[in-house]
Amino acid sequence: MQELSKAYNPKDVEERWYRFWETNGHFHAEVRKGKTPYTIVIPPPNVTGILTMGHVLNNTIQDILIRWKRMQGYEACWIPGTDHAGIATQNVVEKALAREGTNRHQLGREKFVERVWEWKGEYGDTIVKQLRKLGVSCDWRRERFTMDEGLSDAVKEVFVRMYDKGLIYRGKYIVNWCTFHQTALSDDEVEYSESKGNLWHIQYPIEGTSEHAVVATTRPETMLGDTAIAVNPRDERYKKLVGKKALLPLVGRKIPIIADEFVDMSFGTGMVKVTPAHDPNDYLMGQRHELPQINIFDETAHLNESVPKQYEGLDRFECRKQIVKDLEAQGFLVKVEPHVHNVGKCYRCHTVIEPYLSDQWFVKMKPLAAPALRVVHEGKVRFHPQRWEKVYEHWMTNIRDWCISRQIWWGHRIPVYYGPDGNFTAARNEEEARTKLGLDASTPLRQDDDVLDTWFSSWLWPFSTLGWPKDNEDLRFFNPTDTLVTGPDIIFFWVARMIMANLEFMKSEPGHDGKPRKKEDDLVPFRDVYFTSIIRDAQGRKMSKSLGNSPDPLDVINEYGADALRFTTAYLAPLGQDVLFSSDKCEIGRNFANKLWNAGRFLFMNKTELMSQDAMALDLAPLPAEHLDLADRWILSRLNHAIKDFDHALSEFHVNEATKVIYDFVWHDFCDWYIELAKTRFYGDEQAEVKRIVMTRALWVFDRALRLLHPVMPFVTEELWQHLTDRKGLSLMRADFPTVDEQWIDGRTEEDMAFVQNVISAVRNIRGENNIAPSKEVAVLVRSETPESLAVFATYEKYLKKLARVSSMGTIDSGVKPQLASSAVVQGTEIFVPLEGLIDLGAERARLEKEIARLESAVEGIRKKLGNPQFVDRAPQEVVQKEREKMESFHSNIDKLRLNLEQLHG
RNA sequence: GGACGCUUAGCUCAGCUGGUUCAGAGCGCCGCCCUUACAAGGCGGAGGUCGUAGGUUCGAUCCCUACAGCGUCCA
Repeated sequence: MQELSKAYNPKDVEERWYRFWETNGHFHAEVRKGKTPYTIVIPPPNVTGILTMGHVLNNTIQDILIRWKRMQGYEACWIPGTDHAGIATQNVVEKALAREGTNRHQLGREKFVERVWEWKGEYGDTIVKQLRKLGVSCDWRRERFTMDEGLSDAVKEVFVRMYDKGLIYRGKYIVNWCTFHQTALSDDEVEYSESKGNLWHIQYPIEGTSEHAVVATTRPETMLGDTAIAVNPRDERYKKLVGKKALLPLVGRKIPIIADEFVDMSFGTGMVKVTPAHDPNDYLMGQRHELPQINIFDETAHLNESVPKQYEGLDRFECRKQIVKDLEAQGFLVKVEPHVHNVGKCYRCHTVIEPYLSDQWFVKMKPLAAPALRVVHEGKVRFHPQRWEKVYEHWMTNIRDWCISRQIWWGHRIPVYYGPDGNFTAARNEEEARTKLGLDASTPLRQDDDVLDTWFSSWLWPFSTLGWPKDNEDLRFFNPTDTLVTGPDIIFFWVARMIMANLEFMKSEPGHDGKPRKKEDDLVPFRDVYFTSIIRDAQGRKMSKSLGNSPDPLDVINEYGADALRFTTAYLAPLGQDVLFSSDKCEIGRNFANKLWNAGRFLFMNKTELMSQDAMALDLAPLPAEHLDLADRWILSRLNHAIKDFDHALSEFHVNEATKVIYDFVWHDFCDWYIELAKTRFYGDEQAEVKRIVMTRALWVFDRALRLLHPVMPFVTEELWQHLTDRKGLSLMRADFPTVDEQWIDGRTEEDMAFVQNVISAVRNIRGENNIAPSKEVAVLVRSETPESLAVFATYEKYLKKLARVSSMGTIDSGVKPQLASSAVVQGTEIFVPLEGLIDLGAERARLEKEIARLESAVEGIRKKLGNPQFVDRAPQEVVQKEREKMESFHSNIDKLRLNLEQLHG
């Protein structure tokens, strides 16, 4: 066994232990009938992705939970994987093609998809490799990809079943069209942002009158597709115009003036143009009034042949300019006013979305939403923080059908087959399609060109990763999973849909006991959802690529270590609040790892000193319970408090709190006090055998601390744990997690210890305020009416001597006045530090006066309370009693301090 | 326009569903120390009428209402 370095160096240990864990199968989970499963499915990162701080937060939390449960004896299974990210991935490969001077159309569909697979093979595991650096204990043998064969089978199965059930249909609808990707997007894939534009007021002549209809629009170019003008039926101004016809400027088409409730009388002039093919609201209005739909754009938003020749072929924005110019020239433009409105943009490329009329595939959401809403209401799926339930509820009750077709090539191709007659059906394969369509084997079939929205595979993730649609033991054992850790930004994209899918498709699957799942408790995909906070930079801005304000986690790991990054992230992440992160904050974690390291180093060094070589291989079980002194009993009490608090905090998903519990225990209880106190025994005159027992106990406590901390800081804890004694090939990650042993939690012990600590602090305070060099020892005299506190002094004199650097201790009787001594009162006991020649009288007086003032203000507060008859009457008796005791004790302290202040004249 | 969240020390934040000297931690700051685990450290110290105005209560940082500022989501 070698010496530990003076400072902890994460680079030396991280890779070594990660390999050890993985090669020994410690990450792997299996169906073990006697054990309770605890399962997490990873939110699959995009296969194109690289590790961000968001991933760090998310995966650190998952790893803390999974390691904790694994050590607690659960069959802990964390299923990793990646998402094929249709649009994003296609983008990456198309860019590469562009650099080669070609494009996907030249390549052809089949070749293009091959290229994407090649790309995936080469670069697709980047993020997965990066995750390993963070120390995550995923079961890599179970890694999945949403385009895997098995997962593709799940997608097909789901599509066909839903189609047959009437839950999937094809329809012409206004969709969100990205003109760059030339594909439809779901409502959620559109991001809205405020944009400065204009409101153009255009006048349309009204047939048979000299009047004009004036409409206001933000998109004048769409007038080429207008098929009506609409007013509100209650609008008195325009009642007489309804039923008349207007003449569309520049085009010459006659369009009707209609009345529709939808029209907002207060917007613009109260008259609106209606363009059914290019606006979702106009589309609905058009349906109500059976208006024609004139599509004026092609797929790239260039004007098509439905418009007058001079506009054909123009881009939509060029066309806008031209139209405005022409309207103005011909006197149709009434006015232009600046206008701020929300513009939808593609969440991938930020191209302005065009509402576009096209054939698309949709999922009927209403039937799926109802049960999914219920399980959340009934607490079968619990959200943390709970408030996200409201957001979920709002979305679920206003749910719209889900557009699932995408006009790209990378993804699950829609399993719909068309016969020569145009009939079509959904099928798992061509053979099935022919059967369903009643066609013979020789009839050619055409498969739908579109692919499915990427989320159509990820909503199946909690069961598709477990082998569904095949019934198997894994699926029965690990689904429902337990906890999902994800961001609230994908509550609709993903969380809600997974709940729907699991409820719908697990109905027909056997559960744990092999019997069909009946209760909704067994049909949910997970029981708890932890919504992570958003990581922001130090200025509170969202981390983004374009701002360049997102630190590369790998750089951070390099500089501070993975444990430091994990610890800091967990420590800074309160449930439900944003995290303001900058990499220098990782000093918290790095310093803590170093503190822990040095505590281990101290124990290790002294162990070597105290123990013969053959005793080095310690048996740390059970806890050595002989020769316990106050410090021992106290640290055991604190340890069990820490275990209890940690457990409680983490059960409630208060990760930051759980982290703080261990931090405080290790640093402030164990290092600041216990180790310092234990030194009095290691270096004192106790028997060698007693020293060995005390040492073993200190190691035992440290061993428990390492276990507690391991889920948060796996590397440094494993390294130290292996150093403490020969573990015979075992790993800390498979060791038992500490459990509370109530017998050690002892209030009396903590009170006694608090007294000792307060006395030590009082002496230190006197030393500090009087500028006494740490190297200089002082004498202490105590005076007390209670024999108990004097007894404590006698017993723990050595503590005081060591921790407050006291040379000698003595007691004095009341009535004796120590001269030129600095003094303090701790719980009724007076402490005097004779400081002949050293005392700064002014400073000392100020010290005492300050303390007196502090107590007096406390007394004043209590006096008010106790003087209020209603307080004495209505407050609980223990509270009143406590106040009285405080009052008495403060008074007595004040008296003593006053006396000492008076005597301070030398 | 609607929903939700936040506002506590110079900075970043805890405070777990009103009463333990409750007003805390880390960083930063000031003073003293390289005391044989740790200067990435030790000891001591200064700093806040808990956003504003009301209300409930014997008692409010905590519960309620309004307002202001900031933020997120939805329309």
